[in-house]
Amino acid sequence: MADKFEGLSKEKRQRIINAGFEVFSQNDYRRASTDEIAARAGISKGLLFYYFHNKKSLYLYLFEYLKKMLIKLVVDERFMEITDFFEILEYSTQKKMEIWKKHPYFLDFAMRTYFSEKEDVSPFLKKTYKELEVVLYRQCFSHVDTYKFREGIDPFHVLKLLVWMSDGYLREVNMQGNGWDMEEIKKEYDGWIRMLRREAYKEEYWREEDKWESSK
Amino acid sequence: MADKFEGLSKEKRQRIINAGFEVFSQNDYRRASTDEIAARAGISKGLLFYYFHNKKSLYLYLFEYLKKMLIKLVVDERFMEITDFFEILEYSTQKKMEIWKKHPYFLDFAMRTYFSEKEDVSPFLKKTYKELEVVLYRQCFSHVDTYKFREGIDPFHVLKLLVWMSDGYLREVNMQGNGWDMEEIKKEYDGWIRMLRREAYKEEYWREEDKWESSK
DNA sequence: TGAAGATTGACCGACCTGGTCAATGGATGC
DNA sequence: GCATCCATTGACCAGGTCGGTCAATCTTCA
Repeated sequence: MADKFEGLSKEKRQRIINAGFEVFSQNDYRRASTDEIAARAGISKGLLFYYFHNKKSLYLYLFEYLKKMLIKLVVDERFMEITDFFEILEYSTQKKMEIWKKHPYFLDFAMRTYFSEKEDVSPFLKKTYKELEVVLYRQCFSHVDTYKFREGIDPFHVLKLLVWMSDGYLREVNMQGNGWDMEEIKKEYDGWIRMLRREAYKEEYWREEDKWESSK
Repeated sequence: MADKFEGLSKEKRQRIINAGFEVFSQNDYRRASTDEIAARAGISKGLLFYYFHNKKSLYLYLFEYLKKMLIKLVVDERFMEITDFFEILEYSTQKKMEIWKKHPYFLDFAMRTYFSEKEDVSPFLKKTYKELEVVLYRQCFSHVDTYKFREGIDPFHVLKLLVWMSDGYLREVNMQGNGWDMEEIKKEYDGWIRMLRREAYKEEYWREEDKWESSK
């Protein structure tokens, strides 16, 4: 399909892809203009259509790209080895952050695809997401050490809080730009995670530093 | 200005206002179309321009409306009386939620106005926000009981976590539609807040039920 | 020098935009 | 029945933007 496009230099390909993600992440499909994409990529509109025959195929290309990247970057072999609940979360938050740094518009784009309706392109997206969800959630948390949790603590609830927190955390990091006190925010976040771990786990599964810190 | 508009029935006025917030919250100013607003309000475009002479004044009307509502709904007399940090947060989260329920597009609209750039309407917004921020933050947290916090705990950090959490929480609630297990999510959220309170406050300022729960 | 591919941007017709306005409807008072 | 007044409509306008095209140029390299 986009064979011409694949032959490009990595840098140029990346520029175009980023421009696409940027514009499609900020407007819905209908209102995201190819003019703008071409401009932000620093190429002429003609060239954009030389690579992708039309808007729709450009969009679907980006969507496929996103899908591949997410699976490749998040669910790697290391990921599947981790059995500790908090380590999985920590690992995936870190991964998520790397992705965000490298592709700032990925997550917004993904959100928009997820909630798109009545667009030329929506039905295809809906179907794909159903499949993806299963892979990313069910399978990943199937081999978690649930015995470490205290009685009465539901890992699913803990997960939800962590998702809330990491969303907010990531947004904060993202706002600061390439931030001056990024390190501090990270430390802060880690502190809260340690607290949560102490709260949710039986004492024998706390980390060494947590025990020390808590008994001061 | 919009004197004709003020004479309308409450129901109709509300319909138009909601339509405006909806469309302006989903697209940036330039791309939000008056056609769509009129359609969603169930009136003709001509009538919309009969009430508001042009797009800009409609937009600014909505912005003023938002401002008044926020101040009226969030910063009431009760709010100013609270001195306990967690109570203030609880109160404002609850208020925020009420607003969200009543005006589902308020917050998105507000976010968009806050980040709008290079629009016909942006400079005015920027200025207004500077003023508003002072009122909503500085003044509100100036009379907080800081003595309740443990040594080494920075209330500002706690605040940040709470904002992260409540953002995620609110989004979750919002997603569920008029939700079936809204109550459960609320309970969950409250549980986490209690935990955080135990973590941040000196023991003598915990609530009764927290002490009991924690010493089980 | 020339052939092939990469790249441009002016250009097209279709559609959408904010905004207008003559025409209609319905209420009210006479 | 008629006249007045205002709310309301939607066809219409001129200007702009859209996805998409294409003849003309620029690059590359043999």
